[in-house]
Amino acid sequence: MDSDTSRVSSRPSSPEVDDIFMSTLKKSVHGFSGAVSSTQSDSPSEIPSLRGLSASDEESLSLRMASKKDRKLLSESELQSIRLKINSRERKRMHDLNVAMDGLREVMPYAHGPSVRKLSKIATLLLARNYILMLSNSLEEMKRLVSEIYGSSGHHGGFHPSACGTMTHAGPVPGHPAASHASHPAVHHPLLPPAAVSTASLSAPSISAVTSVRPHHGLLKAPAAGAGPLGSSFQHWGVGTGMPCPCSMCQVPPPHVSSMSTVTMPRLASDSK
DNA sequence: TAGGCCATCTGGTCCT
DNA sequence: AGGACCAGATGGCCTA
Repeated sequence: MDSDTSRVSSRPSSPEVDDIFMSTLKKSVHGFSGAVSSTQSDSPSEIPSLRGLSASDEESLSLRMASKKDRKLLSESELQSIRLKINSRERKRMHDLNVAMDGLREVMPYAHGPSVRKLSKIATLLLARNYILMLSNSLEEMKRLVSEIYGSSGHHGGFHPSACGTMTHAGPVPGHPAASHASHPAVHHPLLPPAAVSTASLSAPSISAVTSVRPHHGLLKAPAAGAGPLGSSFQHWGVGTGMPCPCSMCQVPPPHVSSMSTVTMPRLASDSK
């Protein structure tokens, strides 16, 4: 048997090696504890005690823990290989999940860079949700404006598309988050649920989820302190004019769209304190 | 040192 | 039967 130190080390560069220890040890432990509950009982204090087991003891324990099917096989090495196989699949699954999560982070309107800590998984999901809601809201508002402009005998109704740049309201191309980092993010507040923005109070709990997501981890190292990762202004700016956009989207906060309450992210909200 | 986040293992359940 | 998915447990790393 090897020492415990090799087993204790976490996130090994080559997990497969550790699997051999883990599978062997935990298998015995699980077998010993039986299927009493779903919780594992392989506390650190228990594992060493099993190290003294003889080969025959271990085998008998393995037999007890083996599934109905495994009992037919009875082979320690076979059980181990199966366990390794399952572990490997699970690792791959989680790895794929993380890859997808990274892909999601890349398209999020969030400052990417070496000095910015990577969004946590939960923050990424919450941010993505808000972003989607915001884009949906913007799209709806845009549709409304279009119908308002072109549906009322050509009257602009006080709007100046030239200043706004009609297409500038289309928002950033989802695949190009960098665009949203520019002076014209084209998003009112990509990090906030539209409703939260509509209140314009920033008192919505959601604000904490986006502007203060793990602030203690240095997410907000950008100069735009207090304004969220995107910068100090989420208002539209007239292309080429340098003037604030006069459009209704910038003047009148978008209505509807259920807000994300604190309930959906209690920890993040409380984290913002 | 505590708390947050994460990777990994593992057993159970569901689906094909 | 095998694989995917899920949730609980565990332990390491990092930051305030």
